[in-house]
Amino acid sequence: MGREKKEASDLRTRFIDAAHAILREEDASYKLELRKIAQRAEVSRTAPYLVFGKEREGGGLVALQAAVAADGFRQLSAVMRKAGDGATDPEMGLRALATAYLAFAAGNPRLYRLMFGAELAGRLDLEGLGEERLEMQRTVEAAIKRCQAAGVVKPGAAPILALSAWATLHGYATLMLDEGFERVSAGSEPTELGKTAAEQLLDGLGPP
Amino acid sequence: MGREKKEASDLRTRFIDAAHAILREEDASYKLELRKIAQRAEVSRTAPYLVFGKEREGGGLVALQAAVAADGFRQLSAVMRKAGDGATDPEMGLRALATAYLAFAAGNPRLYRLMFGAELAGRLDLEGLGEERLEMQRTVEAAIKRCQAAGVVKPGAAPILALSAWATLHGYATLMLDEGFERVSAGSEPTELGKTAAEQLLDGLGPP
DNA sequence: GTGTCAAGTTGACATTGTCAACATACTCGT
DNA sequence: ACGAGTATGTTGACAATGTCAACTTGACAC
Repeated sequence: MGREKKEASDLRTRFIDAAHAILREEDASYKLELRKIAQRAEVSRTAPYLVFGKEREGGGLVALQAAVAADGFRQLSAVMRKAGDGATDPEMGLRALATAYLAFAAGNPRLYRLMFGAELAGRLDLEGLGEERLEMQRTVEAAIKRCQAAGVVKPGAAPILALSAWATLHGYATLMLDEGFERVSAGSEPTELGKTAAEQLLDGLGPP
Repeated sequence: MGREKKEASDLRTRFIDAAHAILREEDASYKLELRKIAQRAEVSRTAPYLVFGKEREGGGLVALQAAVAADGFRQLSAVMRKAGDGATDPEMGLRALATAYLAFAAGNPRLYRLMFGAELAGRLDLEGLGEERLEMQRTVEAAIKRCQAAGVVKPGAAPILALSAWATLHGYATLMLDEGFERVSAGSEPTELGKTAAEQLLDGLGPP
């Protein structure tokens, strides 16, 4: 029956929002399914192909997943930046950033897994995924640089140090998601875990 | 036609070996498929259910994947231990362990992703997966303890420090797998990357 | 009005995980 | 030796899913 009122939002954002909503439902399967997303977006099952192209052209479900993951990195960058900006000095900024990172992973476990999952391995070229991911790294890098300027982080190539910091954070996040908070931080809340990670992070980066 | 000669190896190891073989083929899909595994093991498609049980009882494909992942952790523990034992002093042992970890991830990318993938999230109870994973952590812990005894790693709760070390290694491995060596280590080989990671690791753990 | 294009839907198909029903070989009591 | 029972599979069938070609419908230019 052709067009219906799809109102203000265009299809693309509808799909991404629908996917996010599904990822937020805890009972759902760990898998992101094309048909479920389409249903949630109130369109027919194959509508995503109109937006993301056919699979044989690099589109299809994988492209949709990549778009969702890219949006996830965008969100993550945003919360990190926001947390860092709220801090009074660079060191606290880096701590806040670390906490925000882990809180994001803890608060959006399925999205976080998608962002680093096997489905998107080697597909950093899709839907701006690589760019958004790089942007996130740059956010970390900026915080590191501020700390270097303040003398609380050792000098050296900031991109490399940012990579290290990110690796530590990702490691903690993975552990947390796989085993639960309890076994990772020796007890208590995500905030506590964030502090532990930040401690570890600054221990590794701090000047002698 | 009932039985045929399945020779010395029993079904379970056949399935696991078949899965490993498939994971090693680079052209294959990132997904581990039940039917392909069965075909490779030269049995009918549903044979895995005999070994791993039905899905509604916690078995099925997920259990098979868990068994493969558990075997992966076992292999990883082995190579780490072997690398550590070959070293002359504790610090070199820890370095060798780090290098071995990253080499394993680089050499078995699809297996490594399975070991930490979303399919097995929250299924640490299956097929000894949790135990093998814990055993791997203990391997790291032992190396840390030796370093503490030698005074090259700061004192403190070894399990926590081992967790930190593991987090760093996993972060590096993930980065490496997702983006390729080049962008992670500023050039050259996996061995080089291992050294960088070990450096970072010891910087973070070393005594003041 | 009529032709043209864009946007979206339906039909159809191959693949996959899953399980119940069926078949075949081994084993053991007698 | 032999038949009942059990282990060890295999086929048949089904529902879901990703995918794409063919079809349908609405808007707009001329």
